[in-house]
Amino acid sequence: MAANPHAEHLKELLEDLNEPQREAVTHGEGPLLILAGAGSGKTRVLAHRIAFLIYTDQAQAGEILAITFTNKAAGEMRERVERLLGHGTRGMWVMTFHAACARILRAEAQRLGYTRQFTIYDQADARRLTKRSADAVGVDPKRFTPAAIHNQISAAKSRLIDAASYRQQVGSQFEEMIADIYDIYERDLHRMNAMDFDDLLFRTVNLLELYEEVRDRYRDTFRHVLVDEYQDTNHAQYRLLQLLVGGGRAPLRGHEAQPGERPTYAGPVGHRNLAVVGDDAQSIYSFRQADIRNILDFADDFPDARVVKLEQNYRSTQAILSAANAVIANNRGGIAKHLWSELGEGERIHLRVLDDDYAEARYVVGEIQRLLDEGASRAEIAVLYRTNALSRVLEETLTRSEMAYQVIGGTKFYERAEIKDAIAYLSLLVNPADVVSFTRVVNSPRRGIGQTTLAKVLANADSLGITVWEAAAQPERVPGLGAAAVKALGRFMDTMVALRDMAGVEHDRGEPLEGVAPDAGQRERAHAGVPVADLLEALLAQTGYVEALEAERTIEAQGRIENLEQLVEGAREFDARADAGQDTVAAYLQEIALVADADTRSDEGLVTLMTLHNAKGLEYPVVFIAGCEDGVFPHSRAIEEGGLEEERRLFYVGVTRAMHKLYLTHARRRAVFGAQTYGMRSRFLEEIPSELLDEPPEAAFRGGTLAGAGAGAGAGAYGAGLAAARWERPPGGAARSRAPRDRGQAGERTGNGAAGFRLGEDVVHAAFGDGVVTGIEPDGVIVVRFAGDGSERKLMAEYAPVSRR
DNA sequence: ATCCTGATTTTTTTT
DNA sequence: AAATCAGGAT
Repeated sequence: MAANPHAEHLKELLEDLNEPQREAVTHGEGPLLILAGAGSGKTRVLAHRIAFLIYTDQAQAGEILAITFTNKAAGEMRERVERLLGHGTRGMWVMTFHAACARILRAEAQRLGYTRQFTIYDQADARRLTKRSADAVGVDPKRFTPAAIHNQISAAKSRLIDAASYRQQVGSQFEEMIADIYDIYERDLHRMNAMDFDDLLFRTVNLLELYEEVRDRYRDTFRHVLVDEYQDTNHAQYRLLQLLVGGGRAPLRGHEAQPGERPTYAGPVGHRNLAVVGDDAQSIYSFRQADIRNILDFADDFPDARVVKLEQNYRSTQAILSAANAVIANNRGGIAKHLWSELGEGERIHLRVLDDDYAEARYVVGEIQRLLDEGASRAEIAVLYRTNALSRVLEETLTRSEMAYQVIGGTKFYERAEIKDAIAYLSLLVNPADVVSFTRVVNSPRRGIGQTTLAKVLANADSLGITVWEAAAQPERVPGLGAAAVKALGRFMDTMVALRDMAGVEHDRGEPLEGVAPDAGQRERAHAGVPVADLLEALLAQTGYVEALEAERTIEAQGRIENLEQLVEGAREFDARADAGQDTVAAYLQEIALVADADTRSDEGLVTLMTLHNAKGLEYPVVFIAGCEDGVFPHSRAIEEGGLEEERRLFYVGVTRAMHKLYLTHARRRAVFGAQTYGMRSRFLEEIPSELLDEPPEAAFRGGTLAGAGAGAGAGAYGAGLAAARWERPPGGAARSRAPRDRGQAGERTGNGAAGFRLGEDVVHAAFGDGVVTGIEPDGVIVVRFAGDGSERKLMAEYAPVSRR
């Protein structure tokens, strides 16, 4: 090592690591398990380890596969490594499991009977397809929702149980039904040349099991494999890693090999250079089939594995750590860790009870305001909650007090209808068998192709074994279609063909069905690839999509057009960084399919709101956890279904996000599904030793604390705000006396002139921001156009959180 | 085929 | 409270 030209760098690299960290970083070949407590610097260790491997010539950049849990984490990891190396990381694979699999499958898809343009279906698409399959089986959609059914199928797939194996082990009528649907679902997916998220993993495993030379190639390519958040890997991911590094074990714990099941590769032939990092106490994704045993049993899988424990925490004060330790101690099992910190005791944890969800939000916002006045910055503050639904009231309150915030996760840009439509068009151009996309766009905008026509086309395609595209391209051949339908379809397909030619996409001939085509498709498709942005623009124009929106002449439609412009803009950025000659459209589609947290900008100067799950891996000087009530957190379903330990781990994750200040709040009364519910404080609060808590006697707190806080305008809007609108309106009548729906009253209000709003008046809405009244309708409804997103909405003046500005 | 209205559902958490 | 869905009217 002394002769290493990077000796200086190396020294520097190892300098400020503690002993176990250094041991993990400098571990040479062979399996390595890093048990990293919260805040113990695991990401840092991973990044340093990668840099170490390169500096010591144990690996080239292109020989490293580093798996992270989210795209965001991947980006950060790459950045860190680049900073350590002082140069780029060309050729290094730093990405999620799903992205890595998609990349491998693009190159090898032909072997599995797919074309390389296969479509990736997101959750919503997959559910749609599930619904179709369930309908085909004749399932009562009332009793079994597509979501529930798809969950079953997804669970099976992530345990590498295919439709045939599933059928062999059915043990109930319900499972038999699922087996029927699973069959059809799989058949259709394959016919459509599409994969769902689970397939990306499952098919990659298939590929590596089926083709030794492929497996060897990737095994040679990736000399070192590193995995972050190992405690949240599922069985398919576990298996994939075994295949990539060699080594391994029985197919699935507690799952007996079925007759006909593929033999498991078990030879200790690979390099076994697998380094995993995780914390069993932070395993919070079992609902996604994550199997905590993967980390618990790592040392059994690799008896010679080196195990390193990171227990010094560099993030939080001792008070916060003690609370976290005390809570997690209520879980049984797990690997013992003793987190400790040198940062001192710190202040106690603030625990507050509020009357209702609005009071809770006002407390949180007021406290944030106070901290800001003391010199904190918005970017240092995060508000966490169990479910996305809890963000609404917080958002309303933040908006009302004019405080800049961002929400991570939640409703995403790519889930908006107009965006999904545009994407579906692209997808159909690339993949003519994509029925889900075809169904979505064929009559959007309206062109007189309704359900009946669609059903006939689909049935025709099905019976002839051709793609929807082919069936629709010859409408006169579809039996039972009227002249109007034939004409409409003809016009639609003319447009689509023209667009496809522009895209320069060749549709692979023949069905990508059944028979695995060993070395088919090595011919390179060398079309240059039109800029995706241009294609999108052309598509939106030629299909009449934008025109139809313009014709609506509503502000809402205008907003949609703006969203589409944003999409085109994003595509243009993609084009700018896309490799020349790449199959741009397919690459673009893949990127947006896998980058769900695309709008996860962590702009400076914003208070951050997100679910506890989304907070994993992050840290903030100030953390609020709202909604600490039984039923909310722990979630009622977790209580019912015995998921308490995982909820507790989630609480542990939340607590350990905090560096200096931690606030836990709960409300006595909260609106759930619009109805008021009363909950008890979370049981997890009771698990925190009281000497760590700062909990004022209840009487000390009153709702109006906020008066006078912050900028005058903000505070003013506040006072006049929701509390008043919601609880004080019926004079003398407390909220509890209000009937849920009182139409008579609503009628009377009309006389009030929609609660006093006038046309053209400037108003502010708690969630949507500034707007102007563009219409007054009977029954107290006002129409407001909002400046923020350009939308126009109808609001109940009485109930909506809207007031004059 | 499309539009409207009332009923029903939604809330875990995400690649 | 908001979104989706089904059924019925046009």
